[in-house]
Amino acid sequence: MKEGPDIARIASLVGDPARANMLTALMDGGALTASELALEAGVSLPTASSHLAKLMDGKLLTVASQGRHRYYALAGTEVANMIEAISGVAAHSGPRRARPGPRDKSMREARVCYDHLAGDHAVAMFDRFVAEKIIVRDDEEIRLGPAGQGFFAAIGIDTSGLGNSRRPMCRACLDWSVRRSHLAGSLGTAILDKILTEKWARRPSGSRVVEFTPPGRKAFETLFLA
Amino acid sequence: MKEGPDIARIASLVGDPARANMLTALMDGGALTASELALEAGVSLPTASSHLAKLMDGKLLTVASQGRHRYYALAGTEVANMIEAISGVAAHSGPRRARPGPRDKSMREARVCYDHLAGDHAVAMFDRFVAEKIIVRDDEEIRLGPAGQGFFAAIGIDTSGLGNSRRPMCRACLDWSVRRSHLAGSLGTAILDKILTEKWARRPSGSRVVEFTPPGRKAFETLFLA
DNA sequence: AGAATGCTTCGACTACCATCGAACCATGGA
DNA sequence: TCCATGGTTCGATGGTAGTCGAAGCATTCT
Repeated sequence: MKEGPDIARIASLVGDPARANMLTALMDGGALTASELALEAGVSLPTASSHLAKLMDGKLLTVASQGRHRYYALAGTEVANMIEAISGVAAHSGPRRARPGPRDKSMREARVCYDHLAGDHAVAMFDRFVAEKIIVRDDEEIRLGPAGQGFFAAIGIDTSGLGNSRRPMCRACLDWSVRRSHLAGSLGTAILDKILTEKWARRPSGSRVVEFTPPGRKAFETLFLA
Repeated sequence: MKEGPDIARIASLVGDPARANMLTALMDGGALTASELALEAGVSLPTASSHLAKLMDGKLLTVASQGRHRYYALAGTEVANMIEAISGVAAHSGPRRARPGPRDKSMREARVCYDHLAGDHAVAMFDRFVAEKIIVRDDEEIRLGPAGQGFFAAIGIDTSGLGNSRRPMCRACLDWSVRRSHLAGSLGTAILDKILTEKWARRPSGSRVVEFTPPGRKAFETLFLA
């Protein structure tokens, strides 16, 4: 009667509604903070924290501390595969409700990641910065490249003023919709500020979405993606 | 926040130790009575009955009344597949039982996964099929490869007769002991049937273990692993 | 340094559910 | 018809786990 791995332990972790909501929210391979997951699960922050600790204990999640945020993500494809298998059974058991929601799409395109831009646009911008040696990756660290200071000065961002704090100017941040890096740090913040003060985009309140205006998108593309 | 199928409901069904024991006891594809399952799960008959009702309600089990006995069995391959997936995660997370007892060892070598072969032998066979292009992986789907039809015809398995149902002929199933795929689907079932009808192996009753006879192992190896 | 934000820990409360004994149905055999 | 056996239902009990408010760390921004 006791044979094989302890499947009840794992299944009961997934078996709580709050935890199940958290896990499904992470099924896109992205990483979310504890607060975001609390909101997603519809529970208070303490409750969410308790659940997250349990999921960590069961090795279903990994966590990455970035500043005062803690980004939780699925521990691996095997976990995702399991959730998928459970969903398959659940779809047969109960009525599934479908809701495509336009919100997801615009989230992937451009959104705020705490204090900088994330999503497709941000990743594309980062790639171009690296290609043009505006910034350079050096091992795990990234720095302003030879072409950097001039480039940002030309668009009104004074990079010399960004380096004096203890906060790093450039930092790589993992994007959850695309699974690649984008630019964080004080320079990332400065760029987002630029986008918003120039009114190239606006932020619908209560959401992370960044909505570009048509001319704003054009300006952004010629400036950062040309 | 509530979207998609109700995965928590299904997972919580598996999340109870008694129910989990029942389900694993049925993983060999057989059918057991309520009393047998009560014994297997280590609970009283009333308790077992209550659990069985819940599993039925969740459509994880089917029941067949024969006389005054009621035979319970897994509802289908999808349920078996889910249990395997959970086992895979649990094997990495769990307290890794101290030493892999003798029973575990033969389980890892060859066992039944609902209706097809699993374990080291099955994974090795799958690898060889892929190497020889007997089957091909295409994205996430797998299909019969160019060398497939001829190969199976030569050993007395008519693949043309396997594709007409709604059930896929080839499906990858993740092995929990090894971390790799093995072959499921109606072709997987046909191969297991072949092994058993040829008496290359026998199945000790009340267990998922598949015990190869010495000549049977040799036949299996020359045929499938050569 | 001080304030603010993100997150975790602690303690108390509550609700749910697994559990079993006893009684209750159903089938099969004398 | 009367028992015997396999299962289910009922009622009461107990343990466990989810829940949140308040307080405690940690980090960052001013």
